[in-house]
Amino acid sequence: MATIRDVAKLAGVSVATISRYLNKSGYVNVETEQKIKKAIEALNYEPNTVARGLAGKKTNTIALILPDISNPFFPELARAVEDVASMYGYTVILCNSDDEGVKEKSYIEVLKKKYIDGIIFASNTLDSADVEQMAKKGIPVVCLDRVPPKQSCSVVRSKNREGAKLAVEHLLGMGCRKIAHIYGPQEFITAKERLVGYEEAVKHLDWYSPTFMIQGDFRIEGGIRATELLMERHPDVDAIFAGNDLMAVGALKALHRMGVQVPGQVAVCGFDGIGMTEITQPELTTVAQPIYEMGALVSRILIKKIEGTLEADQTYELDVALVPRESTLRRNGHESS
Amino acid sequence: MATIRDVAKLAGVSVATISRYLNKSGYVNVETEQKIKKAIEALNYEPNTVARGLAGKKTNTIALILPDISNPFFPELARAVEDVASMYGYTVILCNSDDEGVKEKSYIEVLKKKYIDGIIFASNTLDSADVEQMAKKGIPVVCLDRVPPKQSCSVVRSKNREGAKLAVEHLLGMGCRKIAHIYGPQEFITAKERLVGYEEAVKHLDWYSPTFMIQGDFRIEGGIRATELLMERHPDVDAIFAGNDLMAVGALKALHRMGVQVPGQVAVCGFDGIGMTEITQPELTTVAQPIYEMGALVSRILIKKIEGTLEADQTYELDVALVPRESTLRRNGHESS
DNA sequence: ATTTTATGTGTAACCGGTACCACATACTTA
DNA sequence: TAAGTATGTGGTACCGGTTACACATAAAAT
Repeated sequence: MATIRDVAKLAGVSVATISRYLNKSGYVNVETEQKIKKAIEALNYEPNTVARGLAGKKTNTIALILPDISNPFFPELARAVEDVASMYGYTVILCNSDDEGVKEKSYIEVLKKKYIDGIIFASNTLDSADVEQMAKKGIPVVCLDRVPPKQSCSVVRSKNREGAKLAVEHLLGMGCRKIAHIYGPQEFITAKERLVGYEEAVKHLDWYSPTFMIQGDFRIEGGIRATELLMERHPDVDAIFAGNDLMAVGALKALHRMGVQVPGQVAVCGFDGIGMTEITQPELTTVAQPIYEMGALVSRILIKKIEGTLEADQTYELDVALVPRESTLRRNGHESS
Repeated sequence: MATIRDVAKLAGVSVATISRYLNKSGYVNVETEQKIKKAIEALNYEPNTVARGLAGKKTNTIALILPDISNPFFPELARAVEDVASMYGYTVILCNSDDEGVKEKSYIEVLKKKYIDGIIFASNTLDSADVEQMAKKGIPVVCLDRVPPKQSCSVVRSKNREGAKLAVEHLLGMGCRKIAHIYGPQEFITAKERLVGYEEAVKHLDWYSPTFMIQGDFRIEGGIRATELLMERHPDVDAIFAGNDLMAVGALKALHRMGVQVPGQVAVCGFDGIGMTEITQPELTTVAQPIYEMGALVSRILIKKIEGTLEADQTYELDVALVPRESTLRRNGHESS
């Protein structure tokens, strides 16, 4: 591998000039430029990223910290992040935090020492204080799905409350009368907001009772258990709105095992819009988040922040969309468009 | 951030001694050691990874190049890779190649300039010549699912041919008489081997005809189309063995649309063992690859290779296991254990 | 005619580590 | 007793870039 000094020697100029040429900083004569171009060509020279990183404290690398890439929500997000990162010449480091603060912190330490340019948090553990600290140390951070931590970083999220209402309205529109909700762990903002949205949408209805809300764990297994409990408690429910798609899948499984017809007896609606919803039987109605767009946006924001072209930190709330499918299709249903 | 020189000054020794202490290379007096420890503590010193990378050409970073992280096969693999990497103090860079040679090559260029320590290829585009070249340039490479490229790198794969036979035998054991196969793109070794396995297992049977083999694209859509074609061509098939789970899911969907009972009229078996197979209705029988283990192994091998503790390049063929589920359950079936 | 300003280039310090080599002691060993 | 070896430490050149600063010249402004 040729170095900048080799190029300088061959081109008959100093390394400073080469550097100036490479970074288009400062003046370089057109003729000199030609000589340099030729030398670079001849030596097949490629600037060394690590040396650049050391000298400039910029590595063109960002980190994506998420709970678990094998959770079906994240691959698409990661793909989006990587797509726009690579488009802008950045490389992505993948970190699985399992939502454990310790792991998250240890990753952050490692990443700082690597002169990472910025971090995307799609993990729920980090508290505002941590984010604050990062911000203070000059590491650009962008978060996904969390309340703005005192506006020290940008946040991308989607309209969970509205989404939950959309779901309930859709179910009502399809003729459902008693709609239960399986909510996710309340330490997750998303779960909380969806629960609030559900409550707001149903609390004024005559059948409403808090017993229609039941806790899940955002996973299939939790959806199954919650559904079993729910059906025992309220054999009369005719719709289940799950706080995420995995739990909705669980509901589907549980209902199937119980011999309950979906959507005939009970309609099921999920939230997230992961690919799985298209392969269940029946296909799952869901409130889809624009997952890819969220990833792309969060990545773009981070890069802007890194490159100093971001005006101000902001919270972006993306629209969700109800995707009606078989699991909520009721023969007597009339979609209220 | 304190530097090694700050520590040296505070401890009253030279940077060389600090470096020796940090890397446990060369002698350091016990008392000196204590002084250094104290100084490091006091300054909260952490060696800078980038500087180390530049000086030592070792960055403790590996790259994982795969076709697409949003393809459900890869998240679990990526998780495994990252798990063992982080266990050994390595960081993982994620690259989506879309199986396009150009992208792959461009990633490799970027990665080389970053002094990446090694690469895991789970992508199918790279030819032996490329791998050879990498090997020559001293970049450790380990591949997934490909024929050993002239043994210039280690390869981890699973027993595709055996797996296909397992599938066919299982289907026969369940009483199926006419088993079709939807095979994947033949540029993928895995697809080819599974096809061969299928052929070997059925060619001696009286009903056998090449028309029972039909091409898919390793995706759901292709599975659907292939199944439609197949059922038109052979309305008498009673089992479909798909070259991967996604196509099996497609088959399930297509059959469901046609009103064909699964497993009643047609049994369906997939290959891979991705999570999706557990949420279809009926749940999908599949030949499961040990995906996590493959990722963990490939990662461990790469790290060994990087650290020079790998004796020799080798091909590891992992066992696959038939996971019988509803989609192949036939009332008159008698599992041949 | 003189001062600015724009253009063009080189020297060398610096980023923060690693590691080779020299040098100094204190023990062994021949 | 001289040579050899294990222990301990420091100086400093490197890794391969960036960039502040000094300096030179030509064109423009006063």
